Amino acid sequence: MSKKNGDKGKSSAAYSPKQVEDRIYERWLDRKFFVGNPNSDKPPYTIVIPPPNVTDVLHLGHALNNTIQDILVRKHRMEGYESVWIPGADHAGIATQVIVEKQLAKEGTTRREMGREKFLERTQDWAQMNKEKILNQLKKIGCSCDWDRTRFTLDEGLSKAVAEVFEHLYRKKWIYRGHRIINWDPVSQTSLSDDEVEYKELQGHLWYIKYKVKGSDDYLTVATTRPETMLGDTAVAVNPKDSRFKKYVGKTLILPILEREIEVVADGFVDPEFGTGCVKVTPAHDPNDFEIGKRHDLEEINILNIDGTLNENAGKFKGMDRFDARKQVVAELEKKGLLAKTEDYTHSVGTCYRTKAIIEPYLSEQWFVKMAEMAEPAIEAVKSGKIRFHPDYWSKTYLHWMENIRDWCISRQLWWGHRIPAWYAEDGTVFVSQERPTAEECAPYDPKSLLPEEDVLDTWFSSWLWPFSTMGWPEKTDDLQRFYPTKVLSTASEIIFLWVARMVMAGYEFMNDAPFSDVYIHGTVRDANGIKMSKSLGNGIDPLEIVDKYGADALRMSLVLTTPDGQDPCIAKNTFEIGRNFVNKLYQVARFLKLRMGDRIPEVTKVDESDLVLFDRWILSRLDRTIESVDKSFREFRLFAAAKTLYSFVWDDYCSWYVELIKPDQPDQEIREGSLQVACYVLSNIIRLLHPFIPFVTEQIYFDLMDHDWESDDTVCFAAWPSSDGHFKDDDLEASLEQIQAVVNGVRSVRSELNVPPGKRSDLYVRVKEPDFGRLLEKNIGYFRSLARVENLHAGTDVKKPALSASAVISGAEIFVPLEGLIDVDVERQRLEKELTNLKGQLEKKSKKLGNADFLKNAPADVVEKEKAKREDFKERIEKINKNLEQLTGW
RNA sequence: GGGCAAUUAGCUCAGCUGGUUAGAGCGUUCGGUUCACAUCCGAGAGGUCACUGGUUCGAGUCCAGUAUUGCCCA
Repeated sequence: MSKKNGDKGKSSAAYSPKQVEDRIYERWLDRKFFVGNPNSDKPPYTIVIPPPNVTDVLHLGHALNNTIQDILVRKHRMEGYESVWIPGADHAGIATQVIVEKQLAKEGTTRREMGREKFLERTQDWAQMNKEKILNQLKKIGCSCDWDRTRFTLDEGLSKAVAEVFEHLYRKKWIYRGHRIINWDPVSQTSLSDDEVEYKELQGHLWYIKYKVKGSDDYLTVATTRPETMLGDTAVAVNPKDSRFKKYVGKTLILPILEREIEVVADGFVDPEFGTGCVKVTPAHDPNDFEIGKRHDLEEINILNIDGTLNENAGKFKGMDRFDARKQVVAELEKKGLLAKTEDYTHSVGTCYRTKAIIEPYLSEQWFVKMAEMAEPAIEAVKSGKIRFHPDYWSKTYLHWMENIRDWCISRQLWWGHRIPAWYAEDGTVFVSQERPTAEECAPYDPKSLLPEEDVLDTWFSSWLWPFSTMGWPEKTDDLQRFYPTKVLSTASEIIFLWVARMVMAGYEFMNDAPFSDVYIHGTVRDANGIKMSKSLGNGIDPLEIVDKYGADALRMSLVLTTPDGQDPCIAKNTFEIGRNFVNKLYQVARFLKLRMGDRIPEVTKVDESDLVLFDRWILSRLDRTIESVDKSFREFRLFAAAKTLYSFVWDDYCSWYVELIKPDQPDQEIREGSLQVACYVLSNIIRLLHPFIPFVTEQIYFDLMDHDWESDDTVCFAAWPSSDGHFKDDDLEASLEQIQAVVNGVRSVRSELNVPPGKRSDLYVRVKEPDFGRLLEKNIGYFRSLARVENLHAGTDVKKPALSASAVISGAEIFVPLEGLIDVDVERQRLEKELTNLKGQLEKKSKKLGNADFLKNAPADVVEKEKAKREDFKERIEKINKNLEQLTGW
């Protein structure tokens, strides 16, 4: 066998992902392996990507999310499905607009100065650039997306879908316009839906303000966390049953500072126990107050401008920022002696999930979607099990939200997004239409006089259509016919409401079917200290840096191996070594086989059973079991478990035992032909089982070390997923092997603890209980001789303990290693005594258990038998160790 | 305040329908130039399975309560 020169150094032996990954990915693209064919005979398997937000480059969370999808898609592709994974990005209305506006501010201009059209052009360019960047990142981590089907939420087709849906729901009267309290973000200057508001616990104060009763010296005291809103108060409310305040109901109060007259009203909403029992009512700036205001026909006074400064209704505070105004109002109240007291107070404050600005409840005219009816089939889908969450407990969160659903505010005061297809006549009459209405449609108004709606739609109003709008809906396309519904949606829990829940509703409303059958919810990526990774904290890790340093396979395998199902992975700096080491291990064992073959590793698809030894059958049995276990894990969406199973099968069973066992005792000897074919067969299975997890190295081994032609259309991407008929599964055989392993481990342990030089071989005496086991050892000594560093083996029921030998007792056998001159009596005694104590403890437990009459009476017979056998085993072993200890004293 | 989850070795976690000598990876200690791999090999140390009760012949595993932590909703 000839070896190429120049790669003998240690470092060159290591697998180097950098040199191969790009090349492999390009070949995949060239051959269009990932492009779905709607006319294929294969059953479809579709996933749509949760479109990443264009403002963000990918972080580790995305890497995890997309690795999961890729694993599922690749596995099914190998199983013979027409796998289609539709990639894309969403336009992220608020976030994108805010970023571009910041850029403009730096340049000394604004979007209004620029004008709508130019601003959109500019934003489009920026978004386009980022989108490319993101999609390239997905390629870098090996995602097998169907790039021909890449979509963007603002694409023409998807925009058409949005308009169509808007019209449809408007006609159904499920979209309406309303004058409501909404969440206002003064930074991005738009409304938000309830689900886009994040609540944060903040340290604040509770200010107690005295309101004078007109024509009396009495005061009513109210408590508030937002004192500046008192400028918009139009009443004070008390509970009608509260005897303390009954006499004030209907009376007039003098609003401090502004000296406006307001009324005391009785309303059941007020909790007499909370605060002072009196509540200030600001209908224009608090959702509860708004309701109270409606009930009592109160005036609604808006005191805020859209940028969060106070308007003319705030008197002398006009023009001041809301937080400055707060300080000034408090100071003035104090000066006037109308501030009863101030308390420290922790309360939760709404913030925008994109800009992080503090949200103001704000009264305005917005578009809403009525949700109750649409929720019904979505609830049923999960209750009936048509849609399953993994882990299942998320279905409770989903159902709770769905069953308490509120109407969805969908209009946004932005420019970047889908413009609402509505037109207004001068008197406010609304026409919903994608194009400017014709004279006929808007009679008696003049079409030219109609003004288009300025606002755009919530980004999620396009995302919720993603599972079918990406396939061309509302057109009746082949893709839609073939690939809808999708199979799995993979995401983190944060967007169950924002996205998952709404997609289900849209699926039923517009496609009459659930958009997917399984929702895989994975954890949120945290750092080594368990802190959520985020840009602002600077504790994030850039996946591309990891790819650069360790390779994409290492990134993927490490992520899966550190992400327990449904739990948050904690990622430390060295986390990615796990994957890198594993990938290298796999490559090395393949390289070993290649070296031994002298040529490329043949693709062995069937094992010739005429030439198998014990260990061959054993690894085949382990392989069967592994395939079964991996399949089960996939069925249960337990990728972590599947990855762990494969990890230990490859490293422990295959590399550490099987390959070591079949290695000949002497380097110049050949490996048995039969074992070699099994080794190749198992490797071929391993390559396929691991391909979804680590696609690059498996493909690299396939072409570089195995017998496949890179120039052909061959690929592991379409290699058959291994299946197991259980043919090789053999419990007895595995048990026998475990016994042999116990002997090897026993010898290793003895040698190590007695500091026998590793290079020194010694004889091995094994006194067995069953003659069969002795024969098994004798027969197979050739295989495990070097693992246990054995010179000559003596095994049998009547083997005598040689003088000056160390001993170990295992179940069913005693092991003696003669060590003249090497054995330290004290060390040996300590070893044996330690083991003795251990066994005595075990024995005591068993004896106690078997001494219990109830146990003997109630436990199943086989359990009792098993326990008895164990007790006997412990007894025997203790006896033997005792004997060995006695013999020691003679030395 | 309501809901959901978690609590097993120094760290991150397995442990499926109750019967194991409670496992793995990382870290740690000791020993290794064994012909694929030091991104490696071998051996060791390390756990009253958060607490309290209950069910049971038997509980890390099932039930109830308590505590702590995290997430979601109000």
